[in-house]
Amino acid sequence: MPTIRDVARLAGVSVATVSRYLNHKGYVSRETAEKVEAAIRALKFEPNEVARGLANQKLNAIAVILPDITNPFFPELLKAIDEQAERYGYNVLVWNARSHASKRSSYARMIRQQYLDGAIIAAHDIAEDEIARLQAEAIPLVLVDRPSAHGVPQIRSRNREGARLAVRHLMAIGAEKIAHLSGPASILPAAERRQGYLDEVEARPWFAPSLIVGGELSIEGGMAATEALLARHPDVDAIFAANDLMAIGALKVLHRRGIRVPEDVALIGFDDIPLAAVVEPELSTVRQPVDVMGRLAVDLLLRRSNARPKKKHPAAQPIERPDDPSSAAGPSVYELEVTVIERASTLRKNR
Amino acid sequence: MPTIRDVARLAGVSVATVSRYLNHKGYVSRETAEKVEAAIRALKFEPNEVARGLANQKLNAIAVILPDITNPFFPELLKAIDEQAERYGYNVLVWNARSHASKRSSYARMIRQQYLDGAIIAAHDIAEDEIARLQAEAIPLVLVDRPSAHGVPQIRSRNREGARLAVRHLMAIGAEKIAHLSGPASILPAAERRQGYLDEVEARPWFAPSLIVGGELSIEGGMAATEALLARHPDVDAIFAANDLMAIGALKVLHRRGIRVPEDVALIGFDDIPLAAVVEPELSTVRQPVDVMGRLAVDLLLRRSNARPKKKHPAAQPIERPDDPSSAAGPSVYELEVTVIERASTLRKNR
DNA sequence: GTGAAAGCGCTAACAG
DNA sequence: CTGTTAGCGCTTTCAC
Repeated sequence: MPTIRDVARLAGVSVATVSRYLNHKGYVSRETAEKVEAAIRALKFEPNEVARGLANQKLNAIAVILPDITNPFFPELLKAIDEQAERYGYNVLVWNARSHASKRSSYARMIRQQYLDGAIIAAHDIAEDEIARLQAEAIPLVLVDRPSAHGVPQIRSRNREGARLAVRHLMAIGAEKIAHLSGPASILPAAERRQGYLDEVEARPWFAPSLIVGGELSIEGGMAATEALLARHPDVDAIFAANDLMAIGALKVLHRRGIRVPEDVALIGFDDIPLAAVVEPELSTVRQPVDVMGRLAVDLLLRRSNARPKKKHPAAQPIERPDDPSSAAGPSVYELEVTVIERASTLRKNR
Repeated sequence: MPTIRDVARLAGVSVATVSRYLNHKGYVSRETAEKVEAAIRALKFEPNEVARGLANQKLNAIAVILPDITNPFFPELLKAIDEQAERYGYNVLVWNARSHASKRSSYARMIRQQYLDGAIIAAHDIAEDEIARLQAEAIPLVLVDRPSAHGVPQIRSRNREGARLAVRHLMAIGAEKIAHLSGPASILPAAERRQGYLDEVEARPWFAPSLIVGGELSIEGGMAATEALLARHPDVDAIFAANDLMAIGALKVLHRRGIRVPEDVALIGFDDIPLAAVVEPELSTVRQPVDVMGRLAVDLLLRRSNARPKKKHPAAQPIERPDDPSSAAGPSVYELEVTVIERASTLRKNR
């Protein structure tokens, strides 16, 4: 493996010159640039990222901390993050919140030890104090879909508004008794969606608190919640689930019971994971712009850590601006728009 | 950030001694060990991984190259790999085959530049010559579910045998005309599954080559293939799909056409992705032991690169032995057993 | 047992 | 514009 030293020797210049050439820093005459170029090609020189990392105290890599990679929402997010990081020439380390954390050592420690540029945290199961510590150590951070007390930049969807849209959509197609399968109150997006549901239905004559049934944000959670719901309210004619996985669980239970969707019960979820378009009937849902969320997360993170997109890839699309680029420092919470996706599970059944 | 130097100074010893202590190499007297320990604690010293990487010419990290993280099979695999890597104290870099490759630079180059310990390749869309190059440069490699000419260690399932099991299962429940939705011939597992299907049905009186319909290994591919199949053979009573995604596509089309599963057409897939248990009816399938595949991949890779599980985690489960631990060097192909999972889509319909 | 010193490969003042 | 040189933080001979 040739080093910068070999290149310098062959080109008849100093290592400093080669380094300058490599990093487009400082001046290098046309003439010497060519000699260096030739030497690099001749030796098939490849700059060593680890050595650069040591010298620069940064490795051009970020960590992404996810709660559960097998939940279909996260691979989508990860993909978007990865593609954007790639544009900046950054590497992405994927950490599973549950297996890593506490176990090996704290995230802060791992990030420092490896000279990472920061972390994108999408895990709701990371304790607030762990975040506080990262924040305290001035480690660049961006939170996706999870809140934090300290002004850490956050990216999220308009969950409350989305929930309202979903409920209104159900009403628009004629639903007259709408239930909600809600996620754990400790998970902010779930709480917001629940609130959005309440905003729309609380004043209705048919509303009863027991129309809200809690459960895990998973298929199993949705199944259990639906069972409970049907026991209490066999006459619901529409369900708004806190996320698509729960909605799919509901679908399964309804199906088993011989309850037709959407004829007997209309159903809508939240997220628009790929699965939503796969189940039968296809699931209506509230779409989160996961690709935008991923891109934005990377942009915010790397902007904070002073990175710039590499000039090396002129083909790369221009980096999309965040929703609100007005203030230079940037707001600390980015709320992204959501949209209702109408599919078969809410095909209008009246009229 | 305190360095090893600070620790040495505080402990009144040399950096060499601290280093020895840290790595359990060479002798350190009980006495000095304690002084060093105290200093480390006092300073909250954390060894810098990048500096170690430079000095050791290795960073204790591996790359995992996947074709498409949004295909549900891969997050499962990634999870298993990640958990095992964690046990060794290794980091995992996730690379998307399509976005990275050729674009930035070759994998070989990226791996060398970053002092990675090797790569697990699960991407069928990486050209053979790219693998040859990695191999030529002596970069430790393990292939999952994809073949290679040069004796690179490979992990795969008994695809052919699994296909035979699937077909036999269909026959056992009374199927009398079984079709196959096959994946691209260029993807080895797909070709093997197709061959397994042929093994079982070729000699049957009802068999016709047109019962095999090719397509992409995706939901859309399965849908298209099923349409084509039904046009040619409206009377099939069972379908074996090359993977679960295709089977789910088939399910959708059958559903739309009002063809009941399993009453009119029985259906079985391959892989056992989580989705299989979610669709309605639940999908029978041939299960690949994805968790074993992931663990084994890491074991093989790190064994090759001379790593040992960290002693730091006595709690970690013992590393599972590969199927065939007989030869020290290890065979180059590990074929894992598969099993038929019977679910509703092949509930016996005769009798 | 322990320390001095020479790297690992690259960056960044600071002279010239 | 270019070269010298001192690091970045840790590992590893090789003496003592």
